[in-house]
Amino acid sequence: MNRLKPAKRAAKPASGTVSRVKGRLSPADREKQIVDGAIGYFSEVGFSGQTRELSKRLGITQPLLYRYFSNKQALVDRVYKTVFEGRWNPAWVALLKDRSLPLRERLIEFYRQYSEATYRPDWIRIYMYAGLSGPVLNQRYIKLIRRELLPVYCTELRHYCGAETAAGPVADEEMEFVWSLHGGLFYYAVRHHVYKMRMTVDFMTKATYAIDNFLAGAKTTYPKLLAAVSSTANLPPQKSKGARSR
Amino acid sequence: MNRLKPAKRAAKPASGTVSRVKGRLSPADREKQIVDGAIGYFSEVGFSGQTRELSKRLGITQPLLYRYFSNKQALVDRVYKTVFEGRWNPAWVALLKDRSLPLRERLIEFYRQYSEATYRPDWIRIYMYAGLSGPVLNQRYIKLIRRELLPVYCTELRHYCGAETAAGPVADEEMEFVWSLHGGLFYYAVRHHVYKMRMTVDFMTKATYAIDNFLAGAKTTYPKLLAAVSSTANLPPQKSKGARSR
DNA sequence: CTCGTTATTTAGCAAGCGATAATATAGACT
DNA sequence: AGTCTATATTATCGCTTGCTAAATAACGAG
Repeated sequence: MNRLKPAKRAAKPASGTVSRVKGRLSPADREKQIVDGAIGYFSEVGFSGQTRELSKRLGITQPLLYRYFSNKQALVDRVYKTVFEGRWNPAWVALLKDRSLPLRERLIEFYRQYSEATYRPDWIRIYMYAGLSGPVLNQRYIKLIRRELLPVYCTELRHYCGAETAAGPVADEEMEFVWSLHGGLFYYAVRHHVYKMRMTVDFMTKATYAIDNFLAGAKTTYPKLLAAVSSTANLPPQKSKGARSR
Repeated sequence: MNRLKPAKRAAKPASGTVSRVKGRLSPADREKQIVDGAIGYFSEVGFSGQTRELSKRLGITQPLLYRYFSNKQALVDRVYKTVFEGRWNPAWVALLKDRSLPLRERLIEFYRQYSEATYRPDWIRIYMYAGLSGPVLNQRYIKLIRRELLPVYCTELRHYCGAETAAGPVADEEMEFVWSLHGGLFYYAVRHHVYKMRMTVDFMTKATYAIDNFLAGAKTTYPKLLAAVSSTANLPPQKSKGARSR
């Protein structure tokens, strides 16, 4: 019924008995158990979920939570940190840069790995809950993407389209162009894990078509975008030109 | 105190703006004021927002809410209904079907109108809050899109690609293909209104590039997809083939 | 002006929820 | 075993929150 971890204490191999773990846990194990449980619980009901209900799911009493986290917000912050900082893989940048593979194959492999890491119920739902309750964390994550991923993405796209003569810095319009693909795939995960739609086409099949379509179109569309951007880019130093959408 | 003829009840002289009227209101006006205020309030803080805070924003006392709505859930349901059922335009289907315009122009015009109606802070945020607290409403809305919009979308896309020989019913893969464009544009609104990102490229500029890229790619990709679908469609009656993505 | 209707407010309950202090007990060490 | 320390539980406080009943006051009709 209750499946608590065997929980060897601190740095001890302990004895072989595994079942029956009703007793005390080491602080490290208990803390991990609480965080893991909180990720599952809050991803389901949101961060307005109650500490009493969480503790019930964990099989512990509610005040015990406060021995490991000074208050509810501290636990919530820990959940954020664990989810958002624990699943980013720096190797993705290198993968996208690796020109020994065709760009198509790189993108397919990237989205295979990226979706495996982040297009999961807990990640997606906590990400949306976080965004709705305050934009700071999501902005930070998006800036990570914008800093690490998108410039590489765009540079490789320029190369793919034979448009390497383009000016150095990647323009906002280029990154927004790439967001169309990325957002379209992300939204698949939203429909799946937030709206809980039954998906009739599996993700990688969809992603492959989307990537193929994106690249096929980009061969002609991306150079046009680059031309349009470069023709208006160096006119006025005012970069507040095409600002808000509404 | 202020006006001589305050607002006759029932008959409704339509006092125009409802904002902050001090005296008694007719039930119809008060109810509208509450619903409008609730849309604004709940779209900001979510449906766990308190009725006391809402009433404070409305300039009324909290128990008054319960004269117009039997409980909080009834008010929430009313907010859902007002937002989701009040901004759908059946003319969009006709617009997409209108072959006197090039498909590109139809799509641009469609997204101009669609984004104007739904890519707004209250709509987007309430839509996400709704999805996280229970998928029923979002599933209903998505089924509306899937029933009304996507088949037309796909039919026009077949025509555009010169692939009208394709079998009658639109396949799931085709609709998922279109979702990539649609979701990519929707996610722009999520970044803007949920994550509150400062958007440096305005929506219609982005949408135009996305549509151009989508159509340019579709000329070659969509026929391939149709071929792949038709080759596997009539093999087994089991349609649970490419099911869940994970 | 008077009076009846009803929109609105005042006062308050009961359950829910985050958080704390006091108490109990499991488990390691001698 | 006996003891000591830290883990875990019991009991409870104070505030919040959805909701209700009774009192008040604004408006319209006669």
